[in-house]
This record gives sequence, structure tokens and C-alpha cells, in this order.
Amino acid sequence: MSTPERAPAQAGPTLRPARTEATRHKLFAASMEIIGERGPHSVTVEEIAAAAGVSKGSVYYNFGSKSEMIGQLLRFGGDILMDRLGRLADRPDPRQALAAMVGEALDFLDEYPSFAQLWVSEMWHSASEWRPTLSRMRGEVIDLVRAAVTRIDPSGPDEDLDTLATAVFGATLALGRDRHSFHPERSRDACVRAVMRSVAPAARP
Amino acid sequence: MSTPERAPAQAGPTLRPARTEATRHKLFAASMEIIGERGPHSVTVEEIAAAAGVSKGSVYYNFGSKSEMIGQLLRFGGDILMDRLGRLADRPDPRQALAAMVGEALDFLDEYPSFAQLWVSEMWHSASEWRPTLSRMRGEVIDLVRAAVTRIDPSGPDEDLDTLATAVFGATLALGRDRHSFHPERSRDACVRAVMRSVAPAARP
Amino acid sequence: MSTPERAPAQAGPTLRPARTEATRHKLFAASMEIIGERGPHSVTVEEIAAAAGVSKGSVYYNFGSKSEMIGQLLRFGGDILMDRLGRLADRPDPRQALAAMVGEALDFLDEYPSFAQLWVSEMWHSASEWRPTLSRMRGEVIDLVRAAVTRIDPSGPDEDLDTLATAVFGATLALGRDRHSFHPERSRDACVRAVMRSVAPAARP
Amino acid sequence: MSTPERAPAQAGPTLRPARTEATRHKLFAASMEIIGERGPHSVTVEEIAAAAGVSKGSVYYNFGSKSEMIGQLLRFGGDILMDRLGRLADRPDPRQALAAMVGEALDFLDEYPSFAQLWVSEMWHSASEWRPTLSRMRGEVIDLVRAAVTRIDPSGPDEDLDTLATAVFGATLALGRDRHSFHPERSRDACVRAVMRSVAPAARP
DNA sequence: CATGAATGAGCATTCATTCAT
DNA sequence: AATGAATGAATGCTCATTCAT
Repeated sequence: MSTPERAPAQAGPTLRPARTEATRHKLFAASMEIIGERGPHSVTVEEIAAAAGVSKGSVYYNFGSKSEMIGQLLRFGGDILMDRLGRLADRPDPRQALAAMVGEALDFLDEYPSFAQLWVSEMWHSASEWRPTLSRMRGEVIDLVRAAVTRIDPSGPDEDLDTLATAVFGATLALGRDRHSFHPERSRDACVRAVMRSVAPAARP
Repeated sequence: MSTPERAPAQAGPTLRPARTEATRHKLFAASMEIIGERGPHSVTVEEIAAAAGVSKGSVYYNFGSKSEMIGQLLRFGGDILMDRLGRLADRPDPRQALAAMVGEALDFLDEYPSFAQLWVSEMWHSASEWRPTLSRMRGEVIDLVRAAVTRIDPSGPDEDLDTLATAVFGATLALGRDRHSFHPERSRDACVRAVMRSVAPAARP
Repeated sequence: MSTPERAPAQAGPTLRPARTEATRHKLFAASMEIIGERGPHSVTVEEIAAAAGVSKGSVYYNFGSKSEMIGQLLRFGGDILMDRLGRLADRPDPRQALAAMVGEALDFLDEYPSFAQLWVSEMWHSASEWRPTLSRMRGEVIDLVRAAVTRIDPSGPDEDLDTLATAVFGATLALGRDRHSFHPERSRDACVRAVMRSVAPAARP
Repeated sequence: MSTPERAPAQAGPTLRPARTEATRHKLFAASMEIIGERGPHSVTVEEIAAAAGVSKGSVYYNFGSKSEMIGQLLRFGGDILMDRLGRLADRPDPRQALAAMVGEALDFLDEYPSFAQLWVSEMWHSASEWRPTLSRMRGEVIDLVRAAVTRIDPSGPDEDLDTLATAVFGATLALGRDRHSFHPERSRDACVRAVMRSVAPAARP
């Protein structure tokens, strides 16, 4: 809204927007660091600004409000995740593709624990200020997982595929957060194996 | 802390504690209703008191602080869940036992959506005020699930059983919340089936 | 709005409302003192609270907002003025009645200079937050003046009586403020005489 | 203060000052428009700059501060009024001269309602930032009116003439603002007549 | 001359908590 | 056992002002 659009990269005029962009990234980085750990309500704008090395006023100049800033942070993080998962979706072997995606998701949850925590906390909040963004993010990830799951076993009704994708998603999310909070010793591979059991080849009776 | 212990149910002296107990339950009920929807930080003590039909002072008389009140609310809800899951743990068929527990958990998440949301939001919060309670609750549920999972397939290392239990737990939680927020039409059975795939009989190659 | 209604004056239950009433009056008195002199925007809630000897929170407990408090202050002051003018309206001699009202108004402007300043500043502000209150106050005073003017000389169209009443009102207001700001030496009588010239007996040619 | 003095109108060097002058007038026009309506404190420098189509920095380059800018605006408006009234002062018939001035003043208040509002709001403010300017403006106008009034009826002490001039001034101001805010239908002539009653020929008993 | 990103002191408002009744 | 008026520390936000370009 109050976010000025950048001019195309050129000499001279580019310098100012670059300054804005730098401030914004510093704020994203600082927010990622501290918001998730303590929750969006417990972290003050002043803390975020200080952590980013800018003034409180800069937050408002660049984002307009604390809420809007967190909203853009969510989009920012969601784009990173989608980008990383998207690269793995078209591996030839469908089971390997899903395993790679689960592993990548675990890595992401590991690298951005604060973002992950924020996401889990807010995703199913019916009254979250960031519902639209959160809802879209969830949808995109679920779609990606369902596509991978469908390639493994296309039989069965669509609803079941969606349900299974949600189960895979939830298991991965829980394992990722659990590794951070309660079981840092648990290996990435063990987690991937546990999740992949739900798409194991069916037993032939 | 400042919560006075009730005298054993007797005539006369019992009347006052009964009044206290009533106030307490009204507060639990009102909190469950609104805290989960809007988050513990966004809800004020005044709102909770108003929703319960008591005065703000009553909250402090009965619980000592907002934080302590939410802590007791968490224990209250956790006890209900553990009680309901515990009854199903010793069914003869291990697979049926786990399926029953997953189903029961889904029912619980459905009946207490606000509690469920509060739990998901706070469980992996490293700086949550209610970490000890939350941590214990998570541990108890995971233990129950791991026991059920172990009865189905005791082979493999302990860590893998724990990991699998966590995956089952996460999948169930995600499906329960998702039914509330995004897919109210999804059937309980479909969710149970999806979760149970991770403990499906292994394929014989 | 958030202003709790007082119980009828009785022993016991009356104490609490009395406390509220006392706080409110202290705040009115303090506001009268400082808001007019420096303008509503330049005075902070903290200053008002400090001047009244209460805490900042009390302002919000009792009035809900700074704006609402000033609105009630305007009503409070307007009621005093109307009450004082109203008592003089029915004097037998119409010219004496108007002169008394002008004099009383000058006294009022003298006793409550801050209220007077606030009134002059905001009365014709098209975007004032207190437009409705201000508009009603102006209407009531003008009505009173017009009635007095009409008793002196009922001839002529209604519009002219209204216009004349406004002229009398404006002249009185200006003289009252001018005495405060620029001419403290100017006598009350001289002011009344100047205003009364506009309702002087017409010359017989 | 930081306002650079313009070079005398010459070719070449005049271009830049012309640009400055244009910016300045755009800012005066925009300020007149919005400051009166919403009050000097409620309007931000950003809004004024945006309304004038210049940058915020330009305001500071041209005026040094918001306060100084409003001060110059007041002088600007005051000069226009004095200029217009001054032209009418020496009409042969003294009563016609005053009537013409009152009418002209009403026209001015009509054409510059925002300036008028700002003036009324601040003129009697004991702590106004623009006291000196405001005080001088008031003095000049009152002097003009008193001169006109004196020509009509030179008898009586000086104080009474001053008082009468203030009454005429106040009545005119109130009628002018009232026409803008509450009675747009009221005719200019009716207002002039009402004001002129205070200098009507005295009745011969 | 002009711009606009950045600043930080200042302010209205919120809300958990206290305590006299 | 309960109440509600009062508190004040904490916080989101505003806005006049600065300055590098």
C-alpha cells in the first residue's frame, strides 16, 4: 500500500530503492529470528527494529503497521518454501520425489524455526489477521504434496488423496517442530522414513 | 497458588466451595470459547470475565493471574483428552485400538476446537509460559500412541517407534484442525484411514 | 457509553459511584483549566490526569477516550452557561433581560476562559470531532438570545431576528474573549452597552 | 528565516525564484484549503505537500518549518483582507463606508473560509504560536473599524469607540462563519444590516 | 531546488493487576 | 467470595524534522 514500487534497475535512480530494499530485508531477517520464538504479540516493534539495526519509524515507513510487516514476512517465507519444494516435484521416481520433498521441508523447518512456529501457530487460527495469506500458503503446499502422492498411487477418490496429503503435511510439520523443541537428536532420515510409511506399497494378502 | 483447597463434600461448609467451583467452571467454559479463537494474548481478562458473567476481580480471586488461569485451563482440557484416550488403549486388537484412539482424538478436537487451537499454537513454542504443562501433555499423548504403535509392530529401534508415534500424532492433529478450519465436510473415517496408513501391514516383496 | 449509571443516593452502595463522580469532576476542573489555553491537541492526557491528581488510566476508565472526555467537558460547560442564562430570560423588562444575559455571558466567559476559548475555536470547525455537541450548544444559546431580542422588537421577518441574535452573540463572544486576551481593563458595563446598541430604540425621523 | 530573498526581477536569474514562488503559492493554496477545515494540528506536512503536489522536503526548503509556513500563510491572508478593507475606508459617507467594509469582510470570509476558521480559532489563543502575527492582524482590523465608527459618531470616550469596534468586528466574524457553517441561505445584506444596527442613529426622546 | 528514506521523541491507548469495600 | 474503580508500565503508532543524493 504505502510500499513504493521500485524503478527498474538503472544507475542513479536505483540507489534509493536499493536502500529501501536493504532495510526491508534486514527487518525480515530480524523478524524471522525473534517473532516465531516468542510469538507475534510478545515481540514489540521496537525490539524488531533494534534487532534489524533500524529505527522504529522505519518499520512504519516501510510496512505501515506491525501486522502488515508480519503478513509480508509470512509471504516471504512461504515463497522460499514453495520455491524449494517446487524444484523437487518433477523427479522421475514418484516415491523419491515425495521423500525428497519431505526431507527438504524438514530442512526448511530446521533453518527457519521461527517462521515454522509462526506458521503452525497461526495456520488454523480462525481469527488470525493473516488468514488469507496463511490459507493460500497451506493450499499451495497441500496441492504440491497431493500431486506427489497422486503420482505414487492414483487410485482412490480425490477426497482420500487430499486427506492423505494433509496427513503427510501434518506429520512432517509435527516432526519438524518436534526436532526443534524436544528431539534435536532425531535424524532427518528417520523422520522421512516415518512420514513415508503412509505411502508405503500396499501389502498383497 | 492462591486457590483455596476445597473441603470434602459435606453439608454447610460445602456451599461456599460449590460457589467457587461454579465460578471456576464458568470461567473455564468462557475461556475455552474465546481464547482459542483469538489467541491468549488478544483476549483480555475483562472479556473472559464478562463472557463468564463474573467480575474481573473474580478471576484474580480464583486463579491469581491470567497466566495461571490459562495454565489450569490447559491441564483441564488435557485431562479430558487423556481420560478419553486412556479408556481405549487396552482393546484386544492393537490396530483397532489405535484406530479407536485416532477417532476419539478427532472427536475431541472437534468438540473442543478452541482448546485444540491453543494447544497447537503453544505446544512447540520454545518460550511459552506454559511449557511444562504443554510438554507433559505432549509426552503423555505420545507415550500412549507409541504404546499402541508398538503393539502393532514391535520390531525396529525405539527411536523409530517414537518417531512414528509423533508422525501419527501430527497427522491426527493436522487433520483435526483442518476439518475445523478448511474441510468441515471431510469424514471422520477418511481421516482415520489416512492416519492408519502409516501403520499398514508391510508389503511382502 | 462505558459510563456506568449511578445508583440512587443511598448509604453503602453510594460510595463507589461517589468516587467515580469525584474523579470525573476533578478531571473536568483540570481540563477546563488547561485545555482551552493550549488547545485540545497540544494538551496530553497525561497532563490532564496529573493536573487532576489521578492516573492516566482513570481518564480512560471514566471516559473511554480523550475525545469523549472533551466532548463531555463541552456539554458540562454548556449546561452551566445555559442554566445561568436561562434564569434571566423572563425578567419583565425585555431590554433589561437581554442586558442581564449579555452581562451574565461576559461573566461566564470571564470565569471559564478556557472553556470559552475551546468553544470559539471549535464551534465553526466544519470537521470538529464535537460538531453535534457544539452545534446544539450554539443553537440553544442563539434561541435564547433570539427570544430576548424578539421581545424587544417583534417586528421584521424571522430571518432578521435570527441574524440579529447571531450578531449579538458574536459581539458578546468577541468582547468576552478580547477582555481576556487584549483588554483586561475594559469594563463589563462598557461591553454590555456596546452590545446593546444593536437593539437600541430606533430613531424617529 | 531560511527563506532566501529573491533577486529583483531580471532575465536569467529570475527563473529559479519564479519556481520558488510557484512552489510557495501552491503550498499556500493547498494549506488554505485543508488547514482551516481540520485545524493546524490535525493536518500533517505530508498532507499539505501532497495536496500542493510537491515533496515534503520542499516545505522545509521553502519555509523552514510547519509553524513558520502557517505563520506566513496567516500574514498572506491578513494582507489580502487589509488590502480589500483599506480601499473602502475613505468613502465620503461614513455609514456607507462602514457598511461597505462589513460587506467586504463578509465576502472575504466567504472566499477564504479556511483562513477565517484558522483566524477565529487562534486569534484569542493565549498560547498560540502565531500570537504576534495574529495580534497585529487583529489590531489593524480593529483600528480600521474604529476609524470608520468614529467618523459616524465621534462623541463619547475612546474606550467606548474601541469597544464598539470590537463588537462590530465580532458580530461580523460570527455572521461570516455562521453563514459558512450553519446558515448558507442567509443573505449578505441581512448580515450587513444586523451589524449596522449597532451604529444606527440614536433615538431622539 | 527538490526529493524521499530514515529518524526518534512524543502520544493515545490498552490491559494485567491491586485493593478498598 | 466477589466487586469494580483505579493504576501505571508497556506498546503501537504519528509526525515534524533531517540529510544524503
